[in-house]
Amino acid sequence: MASDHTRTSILAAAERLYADRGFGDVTLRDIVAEANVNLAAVNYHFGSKDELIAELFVTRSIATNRERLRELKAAEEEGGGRAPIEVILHALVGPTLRGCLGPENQRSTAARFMIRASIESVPPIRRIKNREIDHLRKFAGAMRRALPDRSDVDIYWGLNFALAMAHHTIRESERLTKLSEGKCDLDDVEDVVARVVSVATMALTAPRTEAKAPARALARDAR
Amino acid sequence: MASDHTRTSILAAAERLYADRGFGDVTLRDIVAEANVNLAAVNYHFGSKDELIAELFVTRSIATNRERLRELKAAEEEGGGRAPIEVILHALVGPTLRGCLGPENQRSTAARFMIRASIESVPPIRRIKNREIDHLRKFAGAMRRALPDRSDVDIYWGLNFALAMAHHTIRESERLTKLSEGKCDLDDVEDVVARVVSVATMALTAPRTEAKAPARALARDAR
DNA sequence: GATGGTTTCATACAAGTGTTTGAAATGCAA
DNA sequence: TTGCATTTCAAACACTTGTATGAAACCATC
Repeated sequence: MASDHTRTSILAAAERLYADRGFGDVTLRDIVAEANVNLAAVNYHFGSKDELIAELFVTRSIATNRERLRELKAAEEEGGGRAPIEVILHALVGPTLRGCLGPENQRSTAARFMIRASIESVPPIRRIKNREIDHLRKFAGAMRRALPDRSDVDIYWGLNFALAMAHHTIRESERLTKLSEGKCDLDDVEDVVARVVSVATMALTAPRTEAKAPARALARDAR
Repeated sequence: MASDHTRTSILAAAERLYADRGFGDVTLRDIVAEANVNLAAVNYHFGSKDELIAELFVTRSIATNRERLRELKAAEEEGGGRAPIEVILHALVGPTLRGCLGPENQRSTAARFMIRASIESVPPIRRIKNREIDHLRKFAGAMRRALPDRSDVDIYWGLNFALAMAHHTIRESERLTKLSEGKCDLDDVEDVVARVVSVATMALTAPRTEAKAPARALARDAR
C-alpha cells in the first residue's frame, strides 16, 4: 500500500458525485471516470459498491457527530454542566446548515453528502443509521438538563422539529428561494440558523396549555 | 376502450408499490405482477414509465391541492375573507399528516405516494413540481391576510417551517418512535397536527426582536 | 537483476432494466 | 358472420448495472 492514491481518489469522487446528484443517479462507472481510475479498482479496494457507500457514510457520520458533540460539550462545561437550550440547538443544527447552505464556494461536500444520506436512505446506509439514535439521545439528555420542567415527550418533539426545519430547509432551499422570489436569503446562513434555533426554542419553552389547546380543539372539529 | 380495467389496475398497483417501497426499488415488472397485467400494457396505455409516474403524480397533486384549498376557502369565507392563522396552517398540513400517519389501516396510499414524490424527486415529477409553487402562494396570501403586520420574508419562513415539520415527521416517524422509546405517539394524528400547527403559529406570531436577537448574536459568536 | 506480492487494467459476465415487436385475442359495428 | 380497430400477450431487444477474471504493470526486497 505504497500510496492510497487510488483509494482516496475513489472516495473523494464518490462523495462529490453522490452529494451533487444523489445515490440513484450515480453509477460505479461515473465514479471511476471522475476519479480517473479503473472500474475494477472499486471492487478491489472496497469489495463492493455498498461497502464503498458504507465506508463513506461511517467516516462522515463520525466526523459530523464529533463536531456537534464538541460544540455541545464546550457549552455545557462553560455553563457548569448545563447549557442554555439555544446553544444546544445551535450545536445540533448549526454544523449541517453551515455545510449545506451559503454561497456555492463555501459549501462542504461532506455535509451535502450527509444530507443526501439522510434523505435517500439507500440500504447500506439504513443498516448503519440506527447507531445515530444514540447520538441524538445525547442531545436529548442535554436538552432535558436545560429544561428540567419539560416532559420527555416535549423534548423529543422539540428535537424532531429542530432537525425537521434544518433538513427541510436544506432540501427545499431552491424552492423556498423561488417561492419567496428571492426574499428569503438562503445565502445568509447565520440568519437561517438563527431562525431555526429561535423557532425550536419557542417550541420547547412556550407554555403548553396556552398555545396548544386551541389548535387541539380545532383539530377535533375538523375530524 | 370498453373498460379501463387494465389502465386503472396499473395505476392502483403502481401507486401502492411506490408508496410502500419508493420509486427506486419498484420496476415495471413489479407493477404488472401486482396488477396482473402484461408487461407491455404499461407502454401501450401510458407510453413510458415516466409518463405513468407523471400521470399518477398530476392526478394526486390536483386532488391534494383541492382538498387543502377547500379547507382554506371554507375557513376564509367563514371569517369574512380572513381566517385565523391556526386554521390556515391546519388546512396546509392536516390532510397530508392524516393520510400518512395513524394506525396502519386508515392511512391513505395517495398521501403516502405524494410524500414519496416530494422526497425522492424522480425526473418526471421534478418537471411538474414547479406548478406547486402557485399553490403554495395561495396559502402565503391567506397567511399575509391573517397576519398583515408580518413581513413577506417571515410569512415564507413560517410556511417553510410548517411544511418542514409535517414532512419530516412523516419521513422519520419510525426513528422518532424509536428515539423516544414509544413516548411520542405517532398514531395520535390529531395531536401531531396540533403540535405542528402550534409551533408554526408561534413561529409566525412571536415578536421578532425578543426571541430572535439572542440567537442571532449567538450565531455571530460561533462564527 | 530476479522474485513475489500488490495493484492496475481491459475485458467479459450475468442479471436486470425499460422498451419494442408482431402475432393472437377480443369486442363491437355493419 | 364478416371486417376492423382495439387491446393483450409472449418473446426478444438494446442497454445499463455491479461484479469477476486473468493477464499486465508496478515495486520493494533479496
